[in-house]
Amino acid sequence: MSETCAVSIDQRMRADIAEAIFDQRMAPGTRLSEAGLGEIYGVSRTVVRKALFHLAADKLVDIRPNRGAIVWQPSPAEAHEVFVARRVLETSLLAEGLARMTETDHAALDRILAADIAAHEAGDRQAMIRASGDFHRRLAAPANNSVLLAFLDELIGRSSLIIALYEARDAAPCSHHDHQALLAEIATGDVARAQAALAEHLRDCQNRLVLDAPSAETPALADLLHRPRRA
Amino acid sequence: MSETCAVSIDQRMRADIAEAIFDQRMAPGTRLSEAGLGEIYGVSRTVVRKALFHLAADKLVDIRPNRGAIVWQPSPAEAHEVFVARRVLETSLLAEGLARMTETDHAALDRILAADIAAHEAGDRQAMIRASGDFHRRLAAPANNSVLLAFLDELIGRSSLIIALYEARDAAPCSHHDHQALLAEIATGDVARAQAALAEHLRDCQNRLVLDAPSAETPALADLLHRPRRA
DNA sequence: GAAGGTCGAATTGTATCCAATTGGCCGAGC
DNA sequence: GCTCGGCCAATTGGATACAATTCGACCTTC
Repeated sequence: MSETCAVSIDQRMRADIAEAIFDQRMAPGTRLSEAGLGEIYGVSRTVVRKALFHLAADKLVDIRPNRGAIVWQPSPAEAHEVFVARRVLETSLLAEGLARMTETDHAALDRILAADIAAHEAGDRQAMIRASGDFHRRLAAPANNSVLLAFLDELIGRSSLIIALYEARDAAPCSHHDHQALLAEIATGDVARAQAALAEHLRDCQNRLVLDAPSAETPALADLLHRPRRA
Repeated sequence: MSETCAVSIDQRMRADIAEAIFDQRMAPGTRLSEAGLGEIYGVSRTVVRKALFHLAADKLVDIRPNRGAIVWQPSPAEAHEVFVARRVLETSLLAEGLARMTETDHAALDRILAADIAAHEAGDRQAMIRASGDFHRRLAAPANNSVLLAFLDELIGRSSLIIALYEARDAAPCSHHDHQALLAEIATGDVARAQAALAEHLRDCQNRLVLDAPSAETPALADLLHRPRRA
């Protein structure tokens, strides 16, 4: 009843939490107590747990047995791996899909780019992150493989979290200039050059991260691990 | 506390069900009733649901709202996509990892190959599927990216299900001769040739599937959907 | 004063209970 | 004879109740 749209309440919770994470309202490490969330949404812990479990499957939250769920805190090493994974996956998808691109694809990419630019001008960080994600998703769509696309989707979500954690607050999550240049390369139809441009863009995104700032405990741990046995 | 090993009961359930699927004891489409499984394992539906939800995240079971969980029935199109995804992912991982391979890696691959051959000789289908999965997993390990490795892991699981569904019962899931030849190519260190051999091997696996047998209901369903009812 | 242990509040894990949905069965009506 | 309609068993979805675990605070002890 209550005709709460077509989406179930747990889907709404998942979307809300994900959005809050991407928008930096929820910092990594934030505790997500079952009772608290249930209170907010007016549902029992059962459905909260379902939502949290789903978010955990997407690697956006970390469920620690008997110790509750927190927003995922990727280590610098994990952040690195995610971006390497994106480079590998996206360049492959681009190679698969480039030849198959139609006018519709180009138009869609142009449209997303325009939205990206608009978000930049408006300084709307959340819209920028969303537009950037959409751009990369759309770029991979012509490869026409929903399995790989789902993987990319997960990686984009994790990237958003990583960017929210490690990137300077005022920096742009993804340069739309890069996207623009990339579209130019794509228009030429040269696979190798387009791949190179995409890889370079992702490397830039990665390099913009500051992997030493985060919180208080990770650096200390890393220090210990980097110290070879000689104390 | 029942010292039930270190693994929780729901992990055991997941492993059992996955094994049963891969070993063709549970055919795709088999209903997995919550009460039934809870009875078998002596736990409440709560933990059964957790296990089923996890299996659904791995795409091994399909949870249909209000209608229960069944073993995933990939359509021919989905099966195709999974194998394309594997080709893309594994060749990329091989390119990333080939230069980094050590003696330990080669030894591990040889060991798995030996187990694979032994399983073939013994006619142990389950061991063959497991050995084949291990081989591909180990092949990807040197790339040293746990994110992509996790994706591959999921794809291997789904492949096992697909093979169980679509492959002739007496056929081998993966030719160990291919694996052997692939190792030879890898030993030369030629990335392009190793990639080609791997891609060819995966294409062979895919071609061995018979994608027309289990077509009892899908076409009929599609027909119905195209016809507005009540004329 | 510091270290260690114990107790207690808070939170998660599991079981059980009730409501809602599904799908089939049977009977009424055309 | 066939179809449409409403009941009924079975199963899932969600809420609540209870048990188990964690973590912090306080107290004791050296």
